Amino acid sequence: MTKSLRITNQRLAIFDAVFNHAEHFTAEELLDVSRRIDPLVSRATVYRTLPILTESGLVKEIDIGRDNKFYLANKGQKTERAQVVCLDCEKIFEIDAPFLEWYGNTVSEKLGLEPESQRLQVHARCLKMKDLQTCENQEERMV
Amino acid sequence: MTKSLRITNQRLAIFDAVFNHAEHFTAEELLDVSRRIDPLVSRATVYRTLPILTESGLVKEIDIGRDNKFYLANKGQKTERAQVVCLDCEKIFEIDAPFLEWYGNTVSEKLGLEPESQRLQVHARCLKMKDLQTCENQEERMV
DNA sequence: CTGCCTGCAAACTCTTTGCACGAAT
DNA sequence: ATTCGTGCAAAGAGTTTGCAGGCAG
Repeated sequence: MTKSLRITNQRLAIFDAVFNHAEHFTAEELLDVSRRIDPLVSRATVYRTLPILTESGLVKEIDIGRDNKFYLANKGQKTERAQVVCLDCEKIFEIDAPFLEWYGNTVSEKLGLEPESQRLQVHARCLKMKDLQTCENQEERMV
Repeated sequence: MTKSLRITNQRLAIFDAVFNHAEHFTAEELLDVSRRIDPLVSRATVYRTLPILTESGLVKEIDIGRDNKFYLANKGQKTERAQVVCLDCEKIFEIDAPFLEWYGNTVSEKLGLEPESQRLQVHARCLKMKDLQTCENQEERMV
């Protein structure tokens, strides 16, 4: 018996918000953007919808060690990706990391474990930010 | 002008708890262990001491995407390390990752960023756990 | 004696959940 | 009709903080 997922205006608004968004976003930011599409979207619905989206693979959950989680629409990018997090402008860059899965397999198997996912993150400083107190990435954050 | 750090019984208890512990631990677990050494240690003091320890490099903060952060005493291991997190027994393994810093440098510089730290994590399944409903790592967690 | 450190409890942030209502199939 | 979805507000977990008192230097 298949569990049916209903198509509601709220969910459509959330889907739209997710896939028309180029950057990483938090649950709260997603709520804001969804509400611009349909003001009836509630915080609870966003939080209840995000697990559906991540479990179905439509959205990737990204934890960079902040308090809140970030999410990113999965638009068919390569699966082996790393994040570079700028400590100054807070921007998250996604980059290809070709050897990531191979590495995980190699190391985990030594321990007798079956690898399931790999995560690679680099925290870095923005030189421009340091010199000029600003950088071009800073304003790209979702409002 | 140097800010002086005072040596108190609470801090000594927390230091002892940290460095006599082989595994990763959470703030709450550290509180428990510290209280066995000195029952007067309070939760607030643990939470206020942890940043001091991490900023001075005595303790490494490890975020594996759980709700709570983990910590690990820095006993002079190599700095290039990765974590393998078992999704079944919850154990965290620390492994050497020789190329980690090189990787971070290469990639971040392409973006015009100055790398500061690298983090590599592999989430994996324990085959033993799957078959036997238990595994030898399970009981090693700090009580 | 002075300033740092402490415990307590309240506050805070992000997220989850119980409930009764409402809508989709 | 039945099941699933929703909003609201309260609850929850983990962590931080204001305050008054206490102790180290």
